Amino acid sequence: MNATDLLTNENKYNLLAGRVPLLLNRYLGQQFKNEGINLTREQWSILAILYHSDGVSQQFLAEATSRDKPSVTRLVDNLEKLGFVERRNHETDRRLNLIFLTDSGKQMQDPILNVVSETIEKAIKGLTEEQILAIRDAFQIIYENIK
Amino acid sequence: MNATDLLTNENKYNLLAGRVPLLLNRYLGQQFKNEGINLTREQWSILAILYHSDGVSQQFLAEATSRDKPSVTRLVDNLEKLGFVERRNHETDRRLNLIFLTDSGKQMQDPILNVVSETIEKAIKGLTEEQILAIRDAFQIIYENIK
DNA sequence: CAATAATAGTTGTGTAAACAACTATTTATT
DNA sequence: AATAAATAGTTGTTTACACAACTATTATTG
Repeated sequence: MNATDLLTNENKYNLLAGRVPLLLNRYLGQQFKNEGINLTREQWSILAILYHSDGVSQQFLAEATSRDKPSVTRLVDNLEKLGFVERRNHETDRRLNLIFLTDSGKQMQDPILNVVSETIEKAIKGLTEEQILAIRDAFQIIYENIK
Repeated sequence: MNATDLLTNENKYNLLAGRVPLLLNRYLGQQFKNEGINLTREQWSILAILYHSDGVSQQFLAEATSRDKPSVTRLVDNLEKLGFVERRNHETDRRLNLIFLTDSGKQMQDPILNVVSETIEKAIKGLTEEQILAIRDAFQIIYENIK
């Protein structure tokens, strides 16, 4: 028996899509709550795009987060209810909603980033940078295989 | 700038909990559907336990899949509706439901395993076994950090 | 330029997640 | 033995996912 046999395909699947992502999301949600930040991990994934590129379309957000359009519609709905973003019409193409951060949304950036940083530091404590980069490279290959 | 700076904490978070698990789940769901298997990835995660250890409690299933008890209640509800499992009372401890595969559920094992194997092989094509084991070790560390 | 195709977004439906609050049952404590 | 604590499971609520079907608008093409 060599290394190739150590993991069944079932184990590999569970490894890649299993409980670590599940636990990380749960953990981040708890950390947000502890800091009084009323936000889900998925809502944050949208805000994270806007902090880099404010005013993009929902289509852009969907592609950037690998979600489908209905998912983005509803995430933006909820972020709008929370007062963190607003929809504006594109000036010439009336099909597009452009999503902009509100002042309130912009004010969240630093507190959110602090929670995310602390959360990820606790989660990956003990990992080497090489391990993290190896995961990045591996996930990039998987992404290309199945996107 | 060294390797340590290549990934922000935000990037690390997105790496570990981001779109690869999302895409893998979507991809597996599509593959199941293509093969006429009416099953979600989450339902499969329960069946996978039962294929190793038939007749365990819901509590056991919850711990084995890192889900909370209500999630397992509803997954078992749906698997029961599909006719793949059944709840039976524990003989002496009336608090426990023991979950057993039905004949129909047992017959699904090989077809399911084939789809999972094909899916994961397509997804990880190009990865070395060392990369997969590196991910396993890294995820084990993360799991211990946040469980 | 009219018909068709493509694009952007929304709504409907079913499944699943977390958390809180709850019932029923068993175990531990005093 | 009676009370308290722990354990197993369910139900209610909110959020999010995928997929299908839909409207509105813009771009293509014949």
